[in-house]
Amino acid sequence: MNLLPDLTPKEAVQFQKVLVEMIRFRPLPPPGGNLLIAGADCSYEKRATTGYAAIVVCRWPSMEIVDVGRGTADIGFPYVPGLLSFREIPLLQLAWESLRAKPAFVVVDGQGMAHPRRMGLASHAGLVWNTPTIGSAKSLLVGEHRPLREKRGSRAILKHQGETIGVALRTREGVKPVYVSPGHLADLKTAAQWILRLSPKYRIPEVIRLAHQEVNRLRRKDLPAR
DNA sequence: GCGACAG
DNA sequence: ATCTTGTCGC
Repeated sequence: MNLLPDLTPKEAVQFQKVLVEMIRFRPLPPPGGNLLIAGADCSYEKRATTGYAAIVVCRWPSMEIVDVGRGTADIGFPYVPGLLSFREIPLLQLAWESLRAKPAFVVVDGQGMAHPRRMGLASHAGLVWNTPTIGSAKSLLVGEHRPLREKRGSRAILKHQGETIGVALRTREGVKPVYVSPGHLADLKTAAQWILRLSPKYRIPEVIRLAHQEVNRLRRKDLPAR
């Protein structure tokens, strides 16, 4: 079936309720050496109609960049909180198709199940790619959590309507936490473990930082270098 | 009706 | 997400 049909915002909400039934949770691969992991991110220009996406594939644990997929297209959907996937997946899909090396899992800049209908960008992307995904967001869409300790590695369960939907994770001492939630073919425990080990120095997971740099490099047209 | 609201 | 300079702190 078509996992990303052209829909109006109202239809998209209903469609998410169908998609969420297809989500499966399971442990991510263990950190044992030599697997490929990726980060995905999008970027736009002030008030232009064009969007950009980049997916960076790295070898773990060396973090050497193995491949970079890029995509550019006209924006076909507005930004509506809760419907981000309909705006960004078309861009990310182009980047995904241009990859030669497919990763064991992808860290997506946004929510996974920490979403009003448990169908955030990472969840939807995981279904489209039939690949494990982790949602790593810089701010909250829904849910509440207790305060965190200042130390790196501190965490607090994220709950929404009585359900555990993710975790607020402090990846760097004294800095705002990131919000981690399972996408598709992942689970909360292993997702949080991976995000912490992928953020040894900065708040944002390294693969996301790399994707962020690459997508902005693409948008500014200064591709080469790396 | 009011406030919240990933990127 | 984007715009935007300097500046405080390790």
